[in-house]
Amino acid sequence: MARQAAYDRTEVLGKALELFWAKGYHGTSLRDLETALDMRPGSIYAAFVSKEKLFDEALRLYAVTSRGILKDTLARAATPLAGLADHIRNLGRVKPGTASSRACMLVKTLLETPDEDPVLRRTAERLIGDAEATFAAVFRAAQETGQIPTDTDPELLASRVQSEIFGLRTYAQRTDVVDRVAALADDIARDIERLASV
Amino acid sequence: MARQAAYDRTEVLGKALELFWAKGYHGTSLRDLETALDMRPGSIYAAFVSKEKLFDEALRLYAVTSRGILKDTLARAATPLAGLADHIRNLGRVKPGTASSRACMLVKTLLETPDEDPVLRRTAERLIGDAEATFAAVFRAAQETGQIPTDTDPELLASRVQSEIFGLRTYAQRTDVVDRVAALADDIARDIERLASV
DNA sequence: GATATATTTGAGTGATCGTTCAAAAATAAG
DNA sequence: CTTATTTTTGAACGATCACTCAAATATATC
Repeated sequence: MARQAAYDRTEVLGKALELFWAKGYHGTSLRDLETALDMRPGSIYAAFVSKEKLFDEALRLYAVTSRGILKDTLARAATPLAGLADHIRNLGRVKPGTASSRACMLVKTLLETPDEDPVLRRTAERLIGDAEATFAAVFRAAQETGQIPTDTDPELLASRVQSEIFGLRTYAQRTDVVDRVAALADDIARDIERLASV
Repeated sequence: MARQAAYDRTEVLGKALELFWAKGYHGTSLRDLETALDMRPGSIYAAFVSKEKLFDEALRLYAVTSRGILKDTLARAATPLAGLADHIRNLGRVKPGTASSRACMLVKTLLETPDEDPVLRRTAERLIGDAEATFAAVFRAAQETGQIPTDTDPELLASRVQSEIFGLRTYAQRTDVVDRVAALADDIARDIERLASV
């Protein structure tokens, strides 16, 4: 006994994400969103409450998707370390003009958001922390399989990888650096592989 | 035969830089600037033409200052590689709530700016390129003094260091990671020192 | 087909955006 | 002191901002 929404929520969120990712939170206006989502202001607000909440939800979608990509690569790899190295080499395969040439959306949000922001900054920091925890788990797995020494610190290794990825993907947002990014990714991947105790 | 301006241009630019760095280009309004600079709109526009040009000039001031800090550290160090390592350890000495806990302003601008932006993005990319050229020069100097092998690629090493710094400083913008940042910086610095051929 | 419920529309809200400009104020030179 | 030149002021501009809401529209259920 009611009308059903004309849109698929995840699909709409994907479009919002694309726009926010490209133009940033402040750089994206509601008029931009109306066009990209093909929705009128009333519908957008009925569905997502506010621009901020819409961004927040899009950011979470981004994190879920990114985590999925990492997990897939890890699952396909022979060892945890090899999976991580593969993941980084994949990040180095940049196609100009596509999402692959854009810095991490979490980083963009971290940098665009004031320290005190009670919503977007908190979400971004939490999701970044989640990602780092995943990396730490990978290194712990590598310890358990004897791939790396047990006297290494999985948390420190995780923050190092996190930082390397921050740098790599930020570097990738520069124009005309495609080859450089691939070489950089390979460099980083090799360093990770070298962690393996022979 | 005229009135003289009541402000010191560089001082004013420093205040604008501080604000833009903290809040971003889009996140900073002219009313914010009027307060921070203690100038009325007419004076601001007479002096800097537009918000965009003011940001552009503040960004250049940032780059000059940053380069100065790097050069100073390099000049004080025993070798090029040691200077670079010192510089990175300095970047790791983060004081929460101060500029040291903020990501690189050039990176922030790179990420906030659309690919096609004809002014701010271009300036940011050019200044980033300049920084990388400085790093390359350091590695070339290290080669000439025999500190690192001549079969290494100074440009590739420079982009790696650039990327590491991007990552480190972005990481430092997270809250409650002070110790982690210092450990991370030390890690990176040690890797650079390890490049030295015995 | 009538009813109840949910969604969509789009004109309109007040606030704030970056920017302008004529008038007022200040000062160096004669 | 007068004059010429420059800077500063701050009210006001049109445009755009995020957002609201009453009316129109659509549909599941009976």
